[in-house]
Amino acid sequence: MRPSVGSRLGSVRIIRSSSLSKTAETTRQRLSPAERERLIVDGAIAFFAEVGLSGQTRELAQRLGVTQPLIYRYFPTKQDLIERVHEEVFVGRWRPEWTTLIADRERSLRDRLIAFYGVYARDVLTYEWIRIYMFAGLAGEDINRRYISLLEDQLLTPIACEVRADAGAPTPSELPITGLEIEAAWHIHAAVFYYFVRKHIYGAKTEPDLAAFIEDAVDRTLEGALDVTARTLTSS
Amino acid sequence: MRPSVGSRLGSVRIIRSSSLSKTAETTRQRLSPAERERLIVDGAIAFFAEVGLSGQTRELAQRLGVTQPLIYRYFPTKQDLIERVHEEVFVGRWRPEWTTLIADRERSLRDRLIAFYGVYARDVLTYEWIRIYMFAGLAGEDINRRYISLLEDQLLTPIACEVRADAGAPTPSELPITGLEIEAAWHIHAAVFYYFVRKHIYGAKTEPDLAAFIEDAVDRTLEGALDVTARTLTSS
DNA sequence: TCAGTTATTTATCATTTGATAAGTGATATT
DNA sequence: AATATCACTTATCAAATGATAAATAACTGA
Repeated sequence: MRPSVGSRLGSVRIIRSSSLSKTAETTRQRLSPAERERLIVDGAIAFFAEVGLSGQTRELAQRLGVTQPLIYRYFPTKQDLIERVHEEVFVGRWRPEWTTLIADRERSLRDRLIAFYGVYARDVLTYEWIRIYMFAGLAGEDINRRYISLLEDQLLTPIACEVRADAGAPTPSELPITGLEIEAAWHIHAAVFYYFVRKHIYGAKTEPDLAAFIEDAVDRTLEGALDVTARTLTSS
Repeated sequence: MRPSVGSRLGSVRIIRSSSLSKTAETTRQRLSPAERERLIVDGAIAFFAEVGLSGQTRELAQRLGVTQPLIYRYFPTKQDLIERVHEEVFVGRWRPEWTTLIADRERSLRDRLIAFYGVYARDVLTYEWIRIYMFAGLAGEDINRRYISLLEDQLLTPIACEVRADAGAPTPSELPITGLEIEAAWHIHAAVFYYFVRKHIYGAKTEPDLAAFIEDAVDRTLEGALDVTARTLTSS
């Protein structure tokens, strides 16, 4: 429709008016494949997080300051690029030592949960992660179900065990962890997760003091969970 | 690509093989505009909830068993149809009497919250609502922020007031409700909301006993919130 | 039963969009 | 300085997709 803004005169590219300071880029940028791939992947993460997986390759290319076919030199199809984005965003963000942290009875459970959710919020629940995660869920990808399995195994079940121990309830080997106890562990998780949904997906104002929010959320859940667990599972 | 499944012979439409029992519909269905519009809107709600707002009008038409241009007789543009879907799904689901229910001190706060979330889960947090709500949020629509304002005014602030009263803390007129107290009210909301996100967006297994889940969630939040409120705000 | 109205369909247009092929020029090597 | 390599661009295709115009057939009223 409108003529391409970044028009060309010979090999002189007039940079889009959106890049404020720079006036004109005189030559085409020729980078090493590794560098260019890095730029494309990073740009794709930011782009797809913002507009969703149905975002167009032309618009992505424009944001990257390259032409659209160049993307296809690095990724044969758009789907390949999306899969790479998923890999980059989801694989390896979970740290196995977090499971160890939860089980560390040297510290109070309250301390452990506050420490964990502080780090988890900072390292996992970023703008890119939470949006791409939600887009993937709505698209029916199995990433989310797999991630939930990981959480239940590595985080929620361990938390439920610690709550049991703190409440003086039977050990999991005596009485298996119930679905409702997993839901109790989800309760603290949901609070933190939903805080970032409101912030990064709805663009709503949230409590600015994240640390205070996490502390309160842990306190509320923990006291509540201990009470409920003690009431329903303790014989005394 | 593949030839249209619902092929035509004169005016005889062979019904898609997906409709199991009926074998063939011999004539074109001519409905009153009101009826047809109803069918289109309902179909669009189900369709866009499933595939998102970028779903194609041709596929919607196919699911409706009509041709794609017919949709344009009822809605001038796809955007108009989407806006109608938003209206139908979001407008009027909130019941003003819910605010009254929360403030009804004839009943225990626990009872009120359990009753409210039972109804809210049934009437609001449906498959269609929660998915279209999330799609809208990701698309940057302001529906979500407006809905959050509604919730904070009509639900969360009233809940925070009731928690104050139960905890024996100062009244809101003596000491305004703080951001962290609103977050405490979000805490129970987040638990129920996230339960349905897991169910309807991730397609994950959730605790089958919804009533028990809500009861436990209310108990945990309430006991926790009362403790935290009492500790931070009560002078005694 | 015939004619008029209009709900619905067929045919088609104009963009958009993922993808490809051919050409261009920046850099490295000799 | 000439040459080869290959990162990058221009030009373009084919299918998908929102939208429109004209034709068709189901219902209504006389």
